[in-house]
Amino acid sequence: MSTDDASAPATPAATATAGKATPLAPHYDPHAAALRYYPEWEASGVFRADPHAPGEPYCIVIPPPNVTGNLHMGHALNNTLQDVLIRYKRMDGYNVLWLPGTDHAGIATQWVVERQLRAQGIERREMGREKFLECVWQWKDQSGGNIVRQLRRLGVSCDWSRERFTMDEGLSKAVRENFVRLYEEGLIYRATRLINWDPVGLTALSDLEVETEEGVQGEIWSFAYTLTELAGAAEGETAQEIVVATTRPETMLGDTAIAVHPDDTRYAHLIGRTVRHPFVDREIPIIGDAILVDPAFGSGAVKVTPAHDFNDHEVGIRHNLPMISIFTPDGKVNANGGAYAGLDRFEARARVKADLEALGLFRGRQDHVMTLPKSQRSGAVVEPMISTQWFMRMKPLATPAVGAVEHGFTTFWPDQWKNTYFAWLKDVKEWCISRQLWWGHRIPAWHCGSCQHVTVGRTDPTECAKCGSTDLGQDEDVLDTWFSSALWPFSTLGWPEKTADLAKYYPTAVLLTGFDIIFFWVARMMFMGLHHMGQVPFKDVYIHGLVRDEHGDKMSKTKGNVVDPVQTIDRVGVDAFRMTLTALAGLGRDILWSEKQVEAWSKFQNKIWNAYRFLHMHVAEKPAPAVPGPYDRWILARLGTCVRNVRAALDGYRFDLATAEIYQFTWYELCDWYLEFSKPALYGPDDGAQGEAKRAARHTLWTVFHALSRLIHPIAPFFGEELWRNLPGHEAPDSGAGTVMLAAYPRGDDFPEDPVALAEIARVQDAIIAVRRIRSEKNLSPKIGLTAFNGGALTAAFASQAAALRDLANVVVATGERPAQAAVVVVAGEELWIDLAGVLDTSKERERLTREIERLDKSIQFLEARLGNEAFVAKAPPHLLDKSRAELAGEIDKRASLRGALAAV
RNA sequence: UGGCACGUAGCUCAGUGGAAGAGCACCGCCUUGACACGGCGGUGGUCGCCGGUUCAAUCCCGGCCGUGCCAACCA
Repeated sequence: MSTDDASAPATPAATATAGKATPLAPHYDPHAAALRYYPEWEASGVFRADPHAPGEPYCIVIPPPNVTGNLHMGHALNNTLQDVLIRYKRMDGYNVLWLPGTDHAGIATQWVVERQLRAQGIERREMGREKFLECVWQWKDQSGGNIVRQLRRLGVSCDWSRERFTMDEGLSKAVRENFVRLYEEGLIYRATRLINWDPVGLTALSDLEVETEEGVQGEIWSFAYTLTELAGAAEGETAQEIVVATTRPETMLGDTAIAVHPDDTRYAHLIGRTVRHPFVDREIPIIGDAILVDPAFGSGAVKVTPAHDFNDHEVGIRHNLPMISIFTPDGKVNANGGAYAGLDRFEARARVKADLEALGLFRGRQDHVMTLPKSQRSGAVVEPMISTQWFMRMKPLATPAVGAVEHGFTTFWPDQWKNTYFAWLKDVKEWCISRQLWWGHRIPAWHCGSCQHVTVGRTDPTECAKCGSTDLGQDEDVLDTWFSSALWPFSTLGWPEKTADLAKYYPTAVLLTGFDIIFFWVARMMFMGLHHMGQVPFKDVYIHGLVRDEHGDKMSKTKGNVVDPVQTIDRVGVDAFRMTLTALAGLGRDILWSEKQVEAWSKFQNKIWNAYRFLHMHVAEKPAPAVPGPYDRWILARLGTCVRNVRAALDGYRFDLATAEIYQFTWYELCDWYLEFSKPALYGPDDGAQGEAKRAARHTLWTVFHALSRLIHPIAPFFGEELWRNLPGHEAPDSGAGTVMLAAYPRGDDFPEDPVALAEIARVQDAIIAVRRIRSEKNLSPKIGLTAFNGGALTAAFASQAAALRDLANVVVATGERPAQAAVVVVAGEELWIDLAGVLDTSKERERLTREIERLDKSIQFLEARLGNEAFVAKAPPHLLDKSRAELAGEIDKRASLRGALAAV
């Protein structure tokens, strides 16, 4: 497959850049690079994994996007970070597999197709199951390629030859195997329970698919039940009624008890008596229940509707109450509701209230802010209903999943997310896994028409396992989408077959995902992986934040602040896009997407490109090594530090720090200093000592870019490849010809530390900065050459750096007397007298020196206080003590110099 | 109500038990031979508040205030 040509912008033809291409195009063209390199990578097989190849395995399975979805910023972030890791590890010699795929997304997808059909006036139930499924498959085939094409635009290096779909043949087999095994083990069972029901979607939901809408304006409505006359009424009893309150008056049609607290003196004597239901022919007992009832709340009496409320349901079980369902699946009152039968839930509420009022039973109302349970998909108010469904027993599965994280087999990044994971698993409810949908994995259970026995099997049965009847019908329901997702880390590798992939790549290295699906997905993969594979599915779980807009608001269509990743890539190029995402991806932080940041990273890309053009101006082929000078040694040592920091950052999932590190090194050390330092040599003569310096500079420059192109490639893949391919002498056999994807990621050891060079360069930098500062303060043009005199020590120190001082600060350092008009600075403990004859403003110079001396005064005061503190001297670590003493001495010397200068001005 | 985060320069965020950092923004100066998508110099912070531990706290501990998220919720 190729990249998404249709949505790629028209760009100038890719620059022909093979071999020595000097000069380079003035700007890097990310679109041309992407169009050229992605198909080439894919065709060449570099994305493909081989379980038989050597190398320690490093595997990531993609969080599968909805097959019919479109790429949003969350996907972009998630997949960019995965690709950064995958490319880094691949270059580092691991046997890498990044396994891509998509999810059938049961409810979501069925919902979309249903809506499309409804728009054409077709109801799915009229068209029938088979035909409807054809339509869904058609929609899947038609739109299912979008997300995968869009992922390619991101530059992801997935092994597309292993692409999976949750409803493909292999995964369906895994789903069935899982169901059958757990059924045989007694971990999956069928039962009649109170479950969450979506009266619009007409399906059961798991707890997780129910979302609560907060702050809904409602009311608490109170009414009275009249006591039934009974023999044995207490002497002198006055209470003829008992008042209850509810936010849902219509549920009183299903009331089967009134509960009071057994110790409540107001009511205790009523326990055992009954009230008369005003609308249906039923006497309702008054019961005592200390768990449900808080005597201090409201009237202290609670109506109990065991068939439509989870707390009441528990009461019903405790007291063996009748459980009367009063609703039809689509949320209307059923025959148990007597005169109200046929009314919608909300109509019934109004009617019940009116009728209670008419009977004089209304006892008051008050406003009440409440939370409403709503279906994640349909948005309908969820109705607890008693229903026969399939369930998974969670306790035996959850316990090992908790243990695995407690014992460190799996680590959460950041660590605190394990609390969320534990909290859910330790109090996990049974998982309702059946859905009354058509799109999904159909439950492999057959109901016998004659003996009602349920036959579950790996192959479709032809007769009842119990009575042998052939009157069998397959269960109508499908499985929760997350049932198949839970198997993803091993089903995609071939489970239940014992494949080479499974043996090599399970457990996977890391899972990257958002916190919103820790329950839905991460926890379930954990317990399923442990159950079937005996090992955790991933060693690390990296939880990233949400991508928000620049104000920190959630992106939403209604707010109109949604950023489209594909459009952004079209505009700025995928490399800058990815650099921005990774730079913003701090651990445990949401990402505030900002156009300013994109701009900054685009500029950075341009900055590197220009430095790269500079390389090409001076280097035409791979340079031979030469003896490095101080500048060369310095930048190579700095590069080593950069490499070590980038690696440490990536190893700790600090994508932000890795990206920033490359930025800082490239801009502030390579471009601001090294390139300038190297110019005198590069523009100088070819012979003698200067010739050697020139050759060394060429080699160093090349070496730095040789490393930089590899260093940046995981983050900015096409850019890194473009730099790599166009390195002068790229085609030379020993220069790492071919794709950067297979080049070795730079190692810190390649560029050892060099304290001598570091100190030497720091000194000349100090001098340059000091002179520039004076120049800026005195408003002296850079064109005015300055002379800085000193006692001789600095002249000697800077003997070999005269060219740098001249080019970077337009200053000559010379031995001589202090001029009458001079600005004094201290470099490396030595006074440097910058000759300002004719331009020195003495009063301003006095101000400057005074300011500087004041600063030193404070510093000295601080250090003296510290060193005068006996406790500090006694308890502080020796190195700090030495450092403080040295600093104090230095500052005092410096102050003496400046005081002398001030007196002389 | 409980849990988990977060609170550092105007904005977005790094950071460490030893005298506060970056990007963007802002203010000067500069068309120097990679780059004006640039260069040089600079302004800017009681590190939310109050206590405690320590020779030393922005960092560790406790409390409070504010913000966000998650989970439970009172009929």
